[in-house]
Amino acid sequence: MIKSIPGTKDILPEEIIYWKNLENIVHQIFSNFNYKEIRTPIFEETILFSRGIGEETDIVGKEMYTFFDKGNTSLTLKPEMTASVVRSFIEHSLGKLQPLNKLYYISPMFRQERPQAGRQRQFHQFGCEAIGSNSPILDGEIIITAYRILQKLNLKDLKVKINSLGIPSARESYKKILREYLRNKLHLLSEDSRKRFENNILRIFDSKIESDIDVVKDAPKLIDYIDDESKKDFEVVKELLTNNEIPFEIDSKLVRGLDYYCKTTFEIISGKVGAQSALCGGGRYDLLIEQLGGPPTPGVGFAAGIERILLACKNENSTTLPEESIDIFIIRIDDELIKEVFNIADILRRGSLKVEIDYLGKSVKSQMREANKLKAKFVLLIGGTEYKYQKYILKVMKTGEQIELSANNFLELQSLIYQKISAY
RNA sequence: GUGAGCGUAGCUCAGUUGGUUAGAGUAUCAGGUUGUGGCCCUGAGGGUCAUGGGUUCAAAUCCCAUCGCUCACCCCA
Repeated sequence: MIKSIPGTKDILPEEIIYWKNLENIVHQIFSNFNYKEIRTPIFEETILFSRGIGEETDIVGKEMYTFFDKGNTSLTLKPEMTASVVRSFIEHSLGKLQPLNKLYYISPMFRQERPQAGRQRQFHQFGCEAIGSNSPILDGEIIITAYRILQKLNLKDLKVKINSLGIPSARESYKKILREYLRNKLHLLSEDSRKRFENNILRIFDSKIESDIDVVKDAPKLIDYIDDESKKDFEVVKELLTNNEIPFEIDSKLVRGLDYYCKTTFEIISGKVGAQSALCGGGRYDLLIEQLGGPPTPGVGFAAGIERILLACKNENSTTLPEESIDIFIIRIDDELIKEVFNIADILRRGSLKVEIDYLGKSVKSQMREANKLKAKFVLLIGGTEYKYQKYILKVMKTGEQIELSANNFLELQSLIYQKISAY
């Protein structure tokens, strides 16, 4: 049996309703905040991501789906969206059309990792990028949009964590301070963290190893060493969240993995999705656009994992969607009438009713059972003898009541049916 | 890349110290008196017991290998 690639999943009809529900909410909330949807290709030149996300990151270092096309260009399936949006922003000079572009997206992403709960190789994110303003109001706004979406999905077990990384120069001087602090404690750290000491010292804070956590517990905090502007902006973000009733906590250990972040970073986690608890993460990236060859332009954005969110919804039992049903099931008593049945169905369907018929030549009993299973609101019965005299029976499934209709043609039948069913 | 656990019907799972033709629930299909649903009843189809090898008179059951899946680590959404 040919199976789907590990880490990829089919989204079957019974789950699609939950996806659509989420997508509708995403479109709605972003529309409320006047964000415009953007769609970019599923693959890009590899250099976009290696330059944008950072050569040293795990995403670029070991997780990208990279291949060569026939022109021998290195291409990569997008592992995240920010670099693509920024590329598009630069390519189409969006910054010249208007100073601020508020963009959002829903899209598949690809990372080659070992799958586990809440982690796939093809997964889906929605998110936004607000490009063109350094106002911390936007930092707050995107956190609020994310939170409102999760709220609308009825998720309860949520935690918003925020931090500020400061501007790069402030962060660099903090790194020195941290390095000094840890230097004589190196022997207490795990092997991985000793590696991080060399490569990316901030990530020691991410460690889940108890001895590591112990070592950094009393280390100097980044938040105490950031520049004044970042501090001021951070205060604005906090105030905005408080004013708009978003509960949050400051997590000085929150260091996002991608190179381009500065100032505000945030994450929303759920206690209901297993080990991969981050539903959503993002922050500010004021240097990225210039770094990718665009005009110096500040930006801020986030990405949210749809599979993780749906998993949280499922585990919290937060979503109750209306049962699917159909309007009319047309039953034929004589199998010969299939063409007439199809014809009537078509007329009703053109009138926007959801109509189903039998294609398998089932008995009347079986057709009734099928109608019941599909939760048909009405059944239209077409019999051999009555049909000759243009008589039809409309059955109201809920009550069992049967109404006899008499019509000279299908159009007349249609209007009769509309009359009758609108009464219910 | 590392570690652990699990593979029996479409799905969820029983299957005794190894012992006849591998079961249940659910789902599917059909029937339950002329042409009418739900509840109920009856019946049917559906299995290379993941695959390959080994031990044994005898293997779903014990052993080995392979494959697949799941969870966790790393990292991230």
